[in-house]
Amino acid sequence: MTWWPVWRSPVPGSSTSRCTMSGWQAAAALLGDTRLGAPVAERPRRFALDYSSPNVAKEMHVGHLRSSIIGDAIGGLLRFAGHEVVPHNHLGDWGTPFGMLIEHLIDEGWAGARDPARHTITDLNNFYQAARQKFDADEAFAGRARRRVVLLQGADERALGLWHELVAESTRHFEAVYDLLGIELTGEDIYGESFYNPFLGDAVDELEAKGLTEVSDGAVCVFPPGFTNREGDRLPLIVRKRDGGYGYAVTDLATVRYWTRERGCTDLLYAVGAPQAQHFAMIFEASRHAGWLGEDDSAVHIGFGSIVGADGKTIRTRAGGSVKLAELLTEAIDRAAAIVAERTELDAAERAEVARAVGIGAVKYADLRNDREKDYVFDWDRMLAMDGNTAVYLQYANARILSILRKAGEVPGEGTHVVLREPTERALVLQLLRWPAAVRAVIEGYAPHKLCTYLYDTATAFSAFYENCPILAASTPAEIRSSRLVLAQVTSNSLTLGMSLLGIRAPQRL
RNA sequence: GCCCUCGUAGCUCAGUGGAUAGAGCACCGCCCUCCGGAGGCGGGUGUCGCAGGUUCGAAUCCUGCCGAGGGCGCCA
Repeated sequence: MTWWPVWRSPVPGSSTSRCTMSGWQAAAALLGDTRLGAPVAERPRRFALDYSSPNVAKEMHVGHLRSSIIGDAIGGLLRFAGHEVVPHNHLGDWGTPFGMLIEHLIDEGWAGARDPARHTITDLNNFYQAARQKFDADEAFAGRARRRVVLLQGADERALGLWHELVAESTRHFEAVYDLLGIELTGEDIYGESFYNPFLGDAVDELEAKGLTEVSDGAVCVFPPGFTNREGDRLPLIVRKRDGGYGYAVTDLATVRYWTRERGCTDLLYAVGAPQAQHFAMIFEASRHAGWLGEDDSAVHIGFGSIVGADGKTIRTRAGGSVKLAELLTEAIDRAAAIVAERTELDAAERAEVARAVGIGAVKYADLRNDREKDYVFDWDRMLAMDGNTAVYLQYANARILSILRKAGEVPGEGTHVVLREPTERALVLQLLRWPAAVRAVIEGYAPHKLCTYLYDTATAFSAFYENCPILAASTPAEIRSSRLVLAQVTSNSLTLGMSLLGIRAPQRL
């Protein structure tokens, strides 16, 4: 591995002479390395990764898009780095909303009406909104709903039966959306709020035994130090409400306890929107005090901003409702299909598959290319543009490279001598050698957008090379030709691997 | 009221202490008989929200202010 020190060099450009000397070896070695020089973690850790987390009895909407995309990408990156990742989908399948839904169901006289056709997710979506309005407007109903939650949490048979129907129907819907979106979550990854129900009592007991709780206004609370409200009073995590029900805070505390203690995870990640930053800071602080997060454990809230429209406000349908995820993804694929049809060498059958890769890739890349902490502007034309920093650009660039390799009629071999004569050849190789550093930075900051920047820079570097260095031209000597084919192959490998780590497919042809 | 995040070119965004602050899009001119145009070159882009401070050096760190969004006890 004589080229090791080259790509380990921390200052790009400072090792030009060394690079010139060993550059051909470096490039040739990349050809046979499926990791493109990136090391495997010396001390692998076990990550519990909370992402997506839709709500039962509601259709998935744009609000779940970022968590699903970002969480999936980070999971892929961590696995690539050699870590173990246990994804868990924290379904909103428990708590006050279900008291409300079940109570409304009973009010409407639907309880016990076992007609599966009736309980489609669309119906439940509307049903949820009706129940919500009643809950907000009718004090008596709200009270009954809260009591119904307690019954549900106490395993009341009638309540549980209705609840199971809601969960089963919802899960089918989630899996259909995940399949469309192409993310790795399955039914096995579901650890909804209800899953932690059996642990809540123990968690509260443990907090009390450690003297971390106080009773305030009838509620059992934990007051992690350093958090205050508008009056300067300490902020509570309510673990048991005045009515005896458990607060949502204790569920999050129980997840920390479960994943570190029962599953031996060393790192807890939560891909959840930025507004919950303070909540998680409090949960983590309290968990440290409770001893559920040890010295060597980490817990990180991977926060992200909102998806906004051109007006800077959260995107909504014309009617003012939230945009359904299934409809948004279908539109992405339709738009991609129209773009692919303009310039393609594929038949109709192949196009459908490519349209999916392009459409879904566009949505994912648009989300991942910006610093996740910030809001980003959702714009169909921009995310599906053939020029600029988009998924289609990378996919097309890759398809073109593969086209050249097919046309070449020869497969670059590992022992091929790589000649770096032209400045653009050297620049491309330097860029390819930066892969390990790029991956490291992406993982350290849980910052997928840095990988997007890297991939775009790689495509740009190839473009400059391609412009100045003919590969298949008759005037290109055989030795130079095979050398340049190596660079083309490694570039394609890099783009393909990078996109796959982001959850984006790289079709062979467009 | 307190706290958090954000404010960089006309637009979308990189850049979080080191050189004249960078891309893409959009605009203008020129060039390329090009492996599937993912084109190339030039033009100009900037009070890095404002004002102080720390530093040899600040878009980056600190303080205050302005603006946008969000959070602040029984919703998750």
